[in-house]
Amino acid sequence: MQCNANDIVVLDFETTGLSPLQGDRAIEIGAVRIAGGEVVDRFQSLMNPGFKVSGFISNYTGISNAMLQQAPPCAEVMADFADFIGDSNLLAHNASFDKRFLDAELGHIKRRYAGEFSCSLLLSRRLYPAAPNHQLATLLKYANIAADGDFHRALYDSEMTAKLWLALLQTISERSGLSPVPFALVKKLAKVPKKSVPEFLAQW
DNA sequence: TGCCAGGCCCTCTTTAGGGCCTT
Repeated sequence: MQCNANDIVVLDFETTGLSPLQGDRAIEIGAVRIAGGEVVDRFQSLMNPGFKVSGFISNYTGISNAMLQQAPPCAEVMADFADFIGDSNLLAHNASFDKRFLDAELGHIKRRYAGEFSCSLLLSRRLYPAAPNHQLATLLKYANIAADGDFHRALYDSEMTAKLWLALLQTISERSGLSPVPFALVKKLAKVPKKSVPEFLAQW
């Protein structure tokens, strides 16, 4: 198990909707592996969920039914993705959403993962409390991170989440004096009451 | 065809409700 927060796999799903328990499936996975604070590997694939996606989803993601018809099935893509993530720790923006789909899709093919999730949304609420909101695009602007690609595509969103993550880790380093930042710290920080964050970082 | 969830977090709270965030 890796112990530093800058050795992590950042992932993002595009899906047919919000809930795998309601029958929604993944239609694209994108991920980047960060090691030593740099992106060292990437994974991206569309996947065919076996049914047509709604007009809303096509408009939201730019992923059409024609594109998905030519894509490999979810089972094939997710097996490759399970190999990609290995036992790495994992990160997503609003991780509870992506974790639900990762659990569901890997459950379909009886695969598991050993890593623990961290969440850039929970950390940004604690480290950037003055941001206008905590949507990914807004946080990138707030942190002065250039973003000129297509949001709501899995690889681009995972790349941007990785950049946001590194900025958040830099903020933690500046406020705590720690570098690299321990993974255990970010796990606990995500649950610290907002008003207790300065004290938490000073005392770690 | 149309519709759907759930965890976090705040407060006019905890015997609850509603906004935010993800697709």
